[in-house]
Amino acid sequence: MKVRVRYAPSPTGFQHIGGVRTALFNYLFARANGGSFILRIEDTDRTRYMEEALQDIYETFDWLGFRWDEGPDVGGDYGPYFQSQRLELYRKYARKLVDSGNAYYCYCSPERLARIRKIQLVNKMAPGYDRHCRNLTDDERREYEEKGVTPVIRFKVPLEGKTLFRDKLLGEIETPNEDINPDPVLLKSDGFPTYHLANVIDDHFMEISHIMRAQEWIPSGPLHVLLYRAFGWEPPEYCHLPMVMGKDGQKLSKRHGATSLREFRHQGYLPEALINYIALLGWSYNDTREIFSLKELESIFTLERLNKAPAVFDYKKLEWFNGIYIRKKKPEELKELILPYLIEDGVVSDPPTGEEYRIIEGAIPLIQERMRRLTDAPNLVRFLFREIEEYSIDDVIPKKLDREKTLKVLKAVRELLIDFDKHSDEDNEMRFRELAESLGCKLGDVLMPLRVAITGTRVSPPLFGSIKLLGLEKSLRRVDTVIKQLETT
RNA sequence: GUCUCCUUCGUCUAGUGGUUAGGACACCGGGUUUUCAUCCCGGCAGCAGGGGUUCGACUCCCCUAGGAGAUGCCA
Repeated sequence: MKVRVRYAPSPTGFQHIGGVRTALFNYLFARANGGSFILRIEDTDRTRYMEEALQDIYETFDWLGFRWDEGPDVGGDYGPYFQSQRLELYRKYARKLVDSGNAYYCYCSPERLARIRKIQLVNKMAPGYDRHCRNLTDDERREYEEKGVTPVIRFKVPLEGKTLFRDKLLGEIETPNEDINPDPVLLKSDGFPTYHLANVIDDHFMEISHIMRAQEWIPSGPLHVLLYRAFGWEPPEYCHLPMVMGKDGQKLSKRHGATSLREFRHQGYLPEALINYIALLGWSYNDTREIFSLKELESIFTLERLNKAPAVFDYKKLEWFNGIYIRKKKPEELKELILPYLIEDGVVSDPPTGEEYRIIEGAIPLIQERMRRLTDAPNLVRFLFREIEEYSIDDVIPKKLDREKTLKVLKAVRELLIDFDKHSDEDNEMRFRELAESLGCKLGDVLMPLRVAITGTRVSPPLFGSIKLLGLEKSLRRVDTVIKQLETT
């Protein structure tokens, strides 16, 4: 059997971790088995539809770097891939179900539905449709029609018996039919199908071989199997993926932090890191290896290594992965990646001047291993482009020194600095080391006041490299500023 | 309420009857280092509980507890 899997998002919001993880597993499964990965847009809820959300689907996966073999934008032999363009199909098959006695017209108003629901809740009964219209007589039906009530079509869930479906991960799941959602709506009064109908029909006609979706869909599994049977079709294979949770064990949501891919992207995360981390949420390769490229995952992914239990999303670990991938970048690539952040922060002009480009390029090797996110860049290099607004004298003075001594150190340091450009880093280190010795203090205590003078903080990129990038003239001026401040305050 | 699924360090996980229960993140300590970071070394910490089955259970079965999801003219 040819493997054909799909990702079927509903364009009602931005692509989030959970959805992308589902998409990734489907994609990897297709690639690992020489199958096809299909994108289908489930835009049947026109009240929640967002044009932006549709664009977001394209942008997100383009950014992540995985493409579908069939979909609304690339075409394919099983289209159209927008459910809103397949309405006739759903209507036709909904009617077929009515004709075959597997579905019926329901004229109940939303108000009545809300009313019975309320009563059920008050009486601690299971909420659900009371099947009021299931056995309407022809006369009753005609009466509703004459009143102009537009009906919905509901599925006739068998009152007895049980339905069994097999899940690749979870095994057999058997459900008594009386526990299945009583007669769910298949076709809404606006003529659009509900998820259940459209999903089953499309998966059938698109010849989907495996349905991989989140475990929140398990309860509708039996219903879908019933639907396939009512149509006389063979259900595909099912595999319900473990869900992604927040720190508190609840379904991951905004209150846990970023959830949409566009947020992560804006916060300076790399697609490689996101993919790598997400792949390991509910799936593993072995007991040691955990760094994988998308390409590698494409060949090693297997359903057998899926985990059943839900996984908690760990922002810290994602950040760790991100640091790894930032360090793997070529300097040239990293430059392009951090540029937007430097511009956004106003650290450099838009577009950057040639001089700014030169400094950025020089700074990359200094900051690359210090970054965990692209957003770290502006803070790390700001001192190279902007004057230090304010010095903290506490920062200038090393713990073991006092103001007097620091002043003395800094003045001596300034003398050495004048010839800084004439020496190699090794020479300079030697010179400062000798100075430290002659002043009776440690190298660190000699360089710290200088570091703060140059960069404005005690934590900075390597000092010598920073001085070179900043230029000797500016460096000396900053040292002078600090010396003056030490003398006057 | 009802139904379903799940349960190994704080978190992600390896483990498929016999292991000192392994790795990673986080955290803590140490080393390298001009700060920080990187890198290296070390440490902390776990089989939810109770019954079985078995010579022997993290591994198999049952129960309990806990967690989650579903219960829509949303997907």
